[in-house]
Order: sequence, then structure tokens, then C-alpha cells
Amino acid sequence: MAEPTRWLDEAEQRVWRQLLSADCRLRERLDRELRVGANLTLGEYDVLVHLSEAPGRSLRMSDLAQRLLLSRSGLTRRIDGLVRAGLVARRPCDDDGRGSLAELTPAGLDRLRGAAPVHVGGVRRYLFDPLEGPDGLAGLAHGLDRIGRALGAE
Amino acid sequence: MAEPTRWLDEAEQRVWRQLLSADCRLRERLDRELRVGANLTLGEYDVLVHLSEAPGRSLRMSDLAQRLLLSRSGLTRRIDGLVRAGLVARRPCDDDGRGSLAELTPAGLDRLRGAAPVHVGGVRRYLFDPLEGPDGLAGLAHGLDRIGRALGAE
DNA sequence: CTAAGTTGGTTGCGACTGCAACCGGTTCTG
DNA sequence: CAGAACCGGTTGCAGTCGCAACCAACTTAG
Repeated sequence: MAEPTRWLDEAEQRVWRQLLSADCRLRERLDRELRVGANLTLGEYDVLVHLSEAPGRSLRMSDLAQRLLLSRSGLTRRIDGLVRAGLVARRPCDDDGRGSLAELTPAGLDRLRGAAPVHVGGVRRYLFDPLEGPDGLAGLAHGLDRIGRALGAE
Repeated sequence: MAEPTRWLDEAEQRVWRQLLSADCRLRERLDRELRVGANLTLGEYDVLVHLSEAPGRSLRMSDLAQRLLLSRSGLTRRIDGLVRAGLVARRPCDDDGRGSLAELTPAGLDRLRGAAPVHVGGVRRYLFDPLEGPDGLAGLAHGLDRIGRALGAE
């Protein structure tokens, strides 16, 4: 085999670096806005969103960890913090003695309602407004979809 | 003011989540491949790349930190590791007694040459191959460019 | 029914990061 | 030519993360 390595041309290199940079700065910005506007981390916000969309406003820990692209231990600690803050509660799982459910509390739902406008505003401002245009969104969506499939494959 | 918050529609929500997910998994994958294939972190690789492209294969610490989107303290420690590994050397800055230069060593350049094919292969496999197609790259590039400008503005 | 294997969640540990404080060197100001 | 303000780099500290080890509960095989 020993393929001779097809290097990246100028344009590809620029796109690649822009992707890393844009994403990094985007996360940073949104996290900061969320912290000052709703006293929530982007990661914590993500937990609340996923729980709020789940039936019963609750999810198994492992399930939630997978959706958040987080290790199980990472989720354990993130939930610890949210429990301390009273935004999430742990419940034992009825049909599996090992399991825990993370459940959104009323306070958690309130906090989420306060945070959502801040977050959505940022996403609009930094992501979708700049993409405004005919091919922008569709092209990006298409590309991301195919990248996602490639990542999910092997 | 008190705008009524324009929520994200279904498609926008999907794009946004895919962007976060794709980028997260992409970084993870590339980092892992680089670790096993060249014994380098993605962050360390990034340092070597930037140094190798700089005149004199060296850069001021602050300058480098900015390019890497890293805090100064973060860079100090990343360079610490690379110095211990013999891939980078610190040199005092001639025209400014406070400054330090990070300089790529010959060993660092060798290591970079070994790592580059691994990294480029991954970027091709997970980013550009999936984007193959007429509008894919151009659309994504355009979008990223505008996002970058929006992030850089305020 | 019991023993082995598997799965869900937590904990110890080390790695990495940013912020704030700090120190020496530089530049501005009177 | 001082003294103040500033700047570049490093360090203490706290927060977050993944991996490996662990325990308890479920499942499967004999």
C-alpha cells in the first residue's frame, strides 16, 4: 500500500482551520453569554435541554451521556453539580435496580426557560445570521450530514 | 427592545446540533489517530505546525498563543511538555528582554514530518472526502468564512 | 439454583485548561 | 531620570474531562 499522502491544497487548509477556529470561538462565546445571562455552562444547558425533551423529563444516565458525547464519569459529575443546584434530581430506575434516572426539576425547567432565549439568540447571531443566503444553510447542512455519517461509520 | 426571541425551526436545530457533534467527534477521532500514529496530541501537533511555518521556525509565546486560540498559561504548559520531549526549545527574545521564543528543534521537525501524513489522512477521510461534491466545499467554506467574520467582529 | 459474565453508575487519578496574581522588563510621563 | 503604568511570561488554583478500577445488580450457562 504505502499511499503517497495527498496533501491539502491551500483552499482545503483554509477551510479546515476555519472550521476548528469557528467552532472553538463559537462555543466559547455561547458559553460566556450563557454564564452571564443565565448562570449556566453550555454543558449544563445541554443537559437541561435533553432532559426537557425526554418523556417524563427524565433519562437514564448512560443514555444521556451518549447523547451528550460525554463519558459516563463526566456525566456523573455534571449531574452532581446540577443536583446541588436543585435543577435536576436523581431517581432510581423502576425496571432496573442498577440504573439512575436524571430528572428535570421544576426549578430546572424554569432555569431552562430563562436560558433558552440567551442561547438561541447567540446561535442566531453567530451561526445562522452569517449563513443567511440561498445556498449557505443547505450546503452546510449537507456537508455536516455527510461528515456525521463518515464519523459514525467505522 | 425586548425582542420576542425567534426560535430555531426544526432544520436549524438539526444543523446546529450536527455542527457541535461533528466537530466534537472529528477532533476526538483525529486526536486519537495522532496519538497512536505519532505519539502527539492534536494540540501539540498544532504547535509544531505553526512553528514550522514561521520564519526562523520560531514564534513569540503570546503570538503563538493567539494563533492557537489558547490562553497564555495554557501555552506555557503545552510548551513545557514539548520542551521536555525535545521537540521545541525556548530562546530569549533578542529585542525584548521579557519575551521568549518557542523554536522548533530538528527532532521536532522530524516528528512533525512523521505526524503530518497521519493527520492529513484523517482530515481527508473525515472532512473532505465526505464533502466531495460540487457545492459541498464551496458552500461550507463560504459559510465558515462568514461565521468567522461574525465571531471576530464584536 | 448457582456461578460466571455483563452492564450501569461512581470514584481515584492524572491530564489539560482558564483566571487571577505575580515578577521582571519595557514604555510613558512629569 | 525617576515613578507609574503597561506588557510578556509563569505559577497557584479551581474546574472539567477521560480512563481504569470498582461495586452492585442483571443476565446467561451449566
